Amino acid sequence: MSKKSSDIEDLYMNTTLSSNMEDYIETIEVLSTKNKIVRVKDIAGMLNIKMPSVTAALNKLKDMNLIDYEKYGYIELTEEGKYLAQKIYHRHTCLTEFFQTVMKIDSVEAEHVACRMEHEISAEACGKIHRFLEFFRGEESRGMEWTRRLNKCLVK
Amino acid sequence: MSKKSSDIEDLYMNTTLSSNMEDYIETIEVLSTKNKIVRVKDIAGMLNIKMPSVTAALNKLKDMNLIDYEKYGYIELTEEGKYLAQKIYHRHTCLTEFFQTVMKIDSVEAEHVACRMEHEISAEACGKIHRFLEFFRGEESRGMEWTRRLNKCLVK
DNA sequence: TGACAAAATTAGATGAGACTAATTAGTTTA
DNA sequence: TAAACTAATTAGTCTCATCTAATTTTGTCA
Repeated sequence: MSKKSSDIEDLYMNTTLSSNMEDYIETIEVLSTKNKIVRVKDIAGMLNIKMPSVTAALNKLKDMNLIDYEKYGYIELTEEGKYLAQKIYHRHTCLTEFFQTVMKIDSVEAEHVACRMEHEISAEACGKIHRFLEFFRGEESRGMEWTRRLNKCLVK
Repeated sequence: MSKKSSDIEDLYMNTTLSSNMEDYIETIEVLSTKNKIVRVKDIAGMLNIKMPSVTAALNKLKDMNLIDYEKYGYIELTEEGKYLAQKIYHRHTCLTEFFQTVMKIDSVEAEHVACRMEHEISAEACGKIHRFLEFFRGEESRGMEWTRRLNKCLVK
């Protein structure tokens, strides 16, 4: 089952983390670029769960060396954690844009679908979606007629 | 083949079942069209789990009135169960075909991705994918040039 | 600086969903 | 038809991810 993985596919390579742990990592990444200080409360808020669940998860992530974290202290991704977070976030972005740009699904729903898919989709599939998206953007920017017909068909 | 969008989206409407229960229902449906008699052993084999897990699930599905089932007896979907199974299976088929036909992902992997996505994707998204697939097939059968360019871009 | 509110943690419980080991029910077959 | 095999179920355990309630720590401000 050895796949020769292109750069694109490597970017979307699956990790061994559970969807849950991936969500935590991704959330920490997003919050840390937005807020500078990452709070348990904010992670809980963003994931719609309670703080004790976050504490439990943080301890696991620490054991996996994906975050630096001390009781009542700062929460920060390690290098490895940051690497994984970015992979996941790339998948997320790729999927969201695909659903918006190509499938003409509104941004809220696109986000929603991407959130649930990003942990399930394979590296290969995500790589192809990436290429499709690039292709489509090129065609659309060159005003290719079929993109207009597709749009009409999708938007109903 | 021309369906109103509402029909299409209804077809892919999300159920309240967990992914797991959806998998059981879908598996029972597939086995019952293939084998006539559905066995605990076969469900377990298809889902790659052990028989006791299946027994537990069957009892839950029975409580939800999705299957008729007696200890050591036959396993059959109820009308409601069959209805749900078909919805899920339609999502499955739609996704599989999309990944194969449009994304040019090989059938094994397409199946794999669809399996994991079918429980997560929304009715709207699946409806759009359905329409996209129809559109693409039409274009390809009419020998539209862009479909060939896309193919080259995806298959590389 | 000391009291209080907000944030975080611990302790303990719950619910899915899976497992192994042991048991029971059905089915062949000699 | 009794022995032996196969299929299915029960009983009990495990992990993951969540929760509430209670407690501890931190930070703020009068």
